[in-house]
Amino acid sequence: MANYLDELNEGQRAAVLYNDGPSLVIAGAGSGKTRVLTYKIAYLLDQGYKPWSILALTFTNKAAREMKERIARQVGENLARYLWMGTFHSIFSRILRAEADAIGFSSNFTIYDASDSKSLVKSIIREMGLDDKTYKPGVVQSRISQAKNHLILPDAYAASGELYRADADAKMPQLRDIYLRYWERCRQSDAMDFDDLLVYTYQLFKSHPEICDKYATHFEYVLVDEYQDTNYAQHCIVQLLTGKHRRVCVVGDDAQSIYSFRGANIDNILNFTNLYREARLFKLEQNYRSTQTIVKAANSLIAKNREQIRKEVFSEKETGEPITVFCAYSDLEEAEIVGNRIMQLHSREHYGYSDCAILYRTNAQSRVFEETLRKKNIPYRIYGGLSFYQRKEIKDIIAYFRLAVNPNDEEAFKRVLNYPARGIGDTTLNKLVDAANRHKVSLWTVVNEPLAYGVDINKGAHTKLQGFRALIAGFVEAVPQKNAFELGKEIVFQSGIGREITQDRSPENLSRQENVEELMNGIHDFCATRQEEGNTHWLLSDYLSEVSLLTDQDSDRDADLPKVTLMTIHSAKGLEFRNVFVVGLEENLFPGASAASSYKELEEERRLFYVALTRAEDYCFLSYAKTRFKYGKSEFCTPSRFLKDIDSRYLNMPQEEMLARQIEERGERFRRENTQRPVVRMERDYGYRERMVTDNGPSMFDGGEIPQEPRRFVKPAPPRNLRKITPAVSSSAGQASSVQGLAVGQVIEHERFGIGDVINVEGTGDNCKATVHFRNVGNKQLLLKFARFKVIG
DNA sequence: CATGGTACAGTTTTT
DNA sequence: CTGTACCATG
Repeated sequence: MANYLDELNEGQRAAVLYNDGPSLVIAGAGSGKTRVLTYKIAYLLDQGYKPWSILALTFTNKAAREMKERIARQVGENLARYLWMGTFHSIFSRILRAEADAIGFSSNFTIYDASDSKSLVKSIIREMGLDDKTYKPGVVQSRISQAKNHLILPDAYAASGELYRADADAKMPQLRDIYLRYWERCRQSDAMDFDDLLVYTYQLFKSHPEICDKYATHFEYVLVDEYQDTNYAQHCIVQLLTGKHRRVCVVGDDAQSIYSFRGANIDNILNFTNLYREARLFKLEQNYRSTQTIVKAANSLIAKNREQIRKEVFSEKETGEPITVFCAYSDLEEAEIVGNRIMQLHSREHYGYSDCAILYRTNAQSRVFEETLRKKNIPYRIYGGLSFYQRKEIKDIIAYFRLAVNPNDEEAFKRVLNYPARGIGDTTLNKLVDAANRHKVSLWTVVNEPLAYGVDINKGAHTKLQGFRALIAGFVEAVPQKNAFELGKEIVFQSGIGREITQDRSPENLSRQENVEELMNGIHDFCATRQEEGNTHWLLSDYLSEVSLLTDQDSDRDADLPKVTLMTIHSAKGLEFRNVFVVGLEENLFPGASAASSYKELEEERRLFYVALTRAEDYCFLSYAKTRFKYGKSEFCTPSRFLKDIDSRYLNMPQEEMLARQIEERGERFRRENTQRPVVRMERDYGYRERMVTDNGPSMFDGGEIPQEPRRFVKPAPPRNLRKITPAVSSSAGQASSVQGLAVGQVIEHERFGIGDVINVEGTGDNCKATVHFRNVGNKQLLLKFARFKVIG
């Protein structure tokens, strides 16, 4: 039966087989952690656990999706689809929506993203008449977030002398008042921020033992990935869920804990065995990813940290080349060297571009590399930066969606009250906010009966306000009646946003149109997919509850095209590349200026460097520059102290003597060639960074020809030509595929999912469902009645 | 109430 | 050098 167990080494197998009690798996970098998790779940299923009784928590949607796919390949989609697998936030929001009544929320509550909560904090600071130079919204927000991560609610916060003293020392004695107000405002708005999803889950379980019991009983086995990144709240919830049956397995690597600045608590993993005394500890120490040199170099680095679980990661791969360190005269030359080296790897050693990654500490560093790679005609892809969902036009539309689903959503309300301009300015808004605060109700409540709440406004403002009210009320009513796509389209046009961005043909507007179409395509896909799967949750509310927890990382378009990857080290965690360039190894950059002061932060930076090194399979290169442009002017830099933390046996350092001369020469050359800064100015990129448009499908803004010269090294547009914007849910099954007798083994081409193999068919007639494994997107269930595809083999 | 000017600050960020 | 935030003006 379980022949997959043969594919595991001894340690991995032991971790998979032990299921009688709590276990902690310390998984060194590249040691097959995901493999253990997936096989463990497969094994549990073999042992008779029902899929819905297994809960697996991850930190990213991507990780959850990938794991689910791997399990599906192992045990079949029919079992895998019932697993509870997802991020803490998505699983808990699901539970919270189901149990919303118990904590005084509606099941359609909004999820505030970081910028929503920041803006709410900001308005509260203003309303309280505090100075936002002293009370910096960002700082206040992070204090509140920290409190929540430690499950300290406003009452407890206010009662704590310790916290009060700390705040007073930071000249923010009123922080506790801000916290309380923030808390109440969220409740009035029927909204939760990311931290609240954890806090309220904890509160729900704590104050309703019977509900806690229900879930604790339901989840017979709980697994947690990346345990080193959990915060206190998450840790406590896991405890509540597993306290009784104690079948819990947490997997992580303390050496890769790099998110403590966001509340991740490394002690959770260090103390796990204290909390679960009978827990068994498994260590995975064989690295299957990197050469021996890279692994040893990384070990020698991390050994400089004091706080850690000792382990000896080893590799049995070839010795490999030493890690080469480049010293560049300037940041420009650094990019030049890296670019040349990538070209060499490509032409001389036949590595694909996608085998190379450039990793940096801060996003700001990406610019020079971008310019250089473009000049050299090397295709690249940048991750990070502002995400699709944070673009203004997208946020605006989503704000309308949010209001339609939850009109009490204050942040959404404020965002669109006067966008597009309808002559309702700050004066009116302030009066509304004032009244709402006085009566402790939402803005929406006030707008519905301005007079009853004593809003003192003139007739003109009143009329405009009622116009807005009616607009939103119409959307609210339509939510349960239309599918997300239809209503979404309606909202875009009726709100006036459609007109707003089709008004003129400025490049900004064209790019906005593209983005909006992208969004609408996404909603269309959402509806169509649900329809094909026979899932009737295709309302706007369903869409929103899914999309508010999505990030850009999740839309992995054209990941298949060969491009050099540029990203921060943080976002590289969990990934691997044949060749890795870690750049900008300079003091005050890596480690960053503020990290140098405390040893805890310095150790975290060192772990970050460890993560960077261990991403590499074959070659790892490090580089630093002697000068760097920062805030407009050139600054001198010294090499990072981390370079000395790596055992020099594994390094290929630039020769010091040579160095002086080379620097001289190169410096000369560079001064000559680049008397002025960037020769080629990047044309401003208004669009989504990775989206390279050549698609000329019909536009929802009938505007027609959108001039699109194919941009540099662009992908030749994915096979989207099939797509049309048509109502996703059609009343009849009319245009669905005519295929009746679809059989296992056939190959089909689906309109959106591409090519896939039919691996199962069940049901007959209208209820006939097929499971198809698509080569690009994994397994999908298709309701044949609706699915659009053709049989190709 | 919208627009354009100046002033100012500037890590990392799975959700 | 950026992007954003706030204030003065039409």
